[in-house]
Amino acid sequence: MGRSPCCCRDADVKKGPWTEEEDKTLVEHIQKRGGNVGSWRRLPKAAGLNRCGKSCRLRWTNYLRPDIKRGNFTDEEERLIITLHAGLGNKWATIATHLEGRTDNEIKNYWNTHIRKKLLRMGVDPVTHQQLPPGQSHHHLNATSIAHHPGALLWASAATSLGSLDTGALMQAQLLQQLLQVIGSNNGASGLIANLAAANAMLNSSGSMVPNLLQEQDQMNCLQPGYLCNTSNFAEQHVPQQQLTNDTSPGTSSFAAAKQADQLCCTATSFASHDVAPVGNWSPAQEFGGLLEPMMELPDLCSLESDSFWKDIPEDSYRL
DNA sequence: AACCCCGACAACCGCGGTTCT
DNA sequence: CAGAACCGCGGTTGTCGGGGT
Repeated sequence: MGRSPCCCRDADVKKGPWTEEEDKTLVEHIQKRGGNVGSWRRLPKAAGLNRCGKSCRLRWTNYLRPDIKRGNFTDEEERLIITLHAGLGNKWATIATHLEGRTDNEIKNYWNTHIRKKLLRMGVDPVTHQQLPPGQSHHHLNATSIAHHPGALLWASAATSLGSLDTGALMQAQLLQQLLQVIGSNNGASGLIANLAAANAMLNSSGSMVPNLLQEQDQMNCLQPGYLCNTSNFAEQHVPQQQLTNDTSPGTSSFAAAKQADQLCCTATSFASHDVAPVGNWSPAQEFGGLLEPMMELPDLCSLESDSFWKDIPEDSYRL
């Protein structure tokens, strides 16, 4: 694989901002050729421009192209960028293909100057879209669980998009997500039972409406969340206490999951009293994480700027 | 009025990948 | 098949304008 010497190294090739005259020359030249540039390398000479081909290409693709949409990004575009970035990372060119009339450079700039900062203010890592560790976070939400786990921001966005949820409902959504991760991280049936009991306790204590949302998602069918949420007092009815205690002893595969389930219960309880304590570190379970992902309907995602969810977060939560 | 700081965005630079010879 | 030529991408820098002091 070779690499050509860059014509931009030529001492007499102009750099810096383009003038109107140069823009006009470039546009006319390309239009004269019916929009077919051919070789960018040869274009400057053919067009009579004292610029390097690369500079011409950039000027055309990022600014002069007739199909470029100018102006501010809409809320919908912003949502789309965030969602795509969560899945694609810094693949600006790929992201740009999903936003008509926007260039990769424009999106990249918008990300770095607007979205990235917003996410940081909310304590969300703009690279991983995960909650920043304490100390690196720019805020101290009392509802720590909102953004304590992988995909938390998107989850919150998705939840908000499904209705006018308050932050409490979003915290419940997060708790449920955690529960799913706990269940998914454990292969033992007895651990699952323990976690189901925990789920029941959690849902009872929070009076969650989240399961109703989940029931509508086809992707969740295999998990049958309705079973979780509609069965009252699951532990008492279905789980022999002895089995729970026997199978969740320290050292067993179920123990860690049971412990996490316990933490969930604690969180759910304190949650009900609006005093949410951070819970432990969770290992994301790919299977259930995958189940949750399809919930996001892109056009409905909330805006970081204008949606009520972000406004609902107490202002002092952002302060350092 | 002058200076400084900062945000926004255009433009540059270097590299990797693909195509051409 | 190797190397040159070229394109496109992503990170970074430069420039400019507005606001604050």
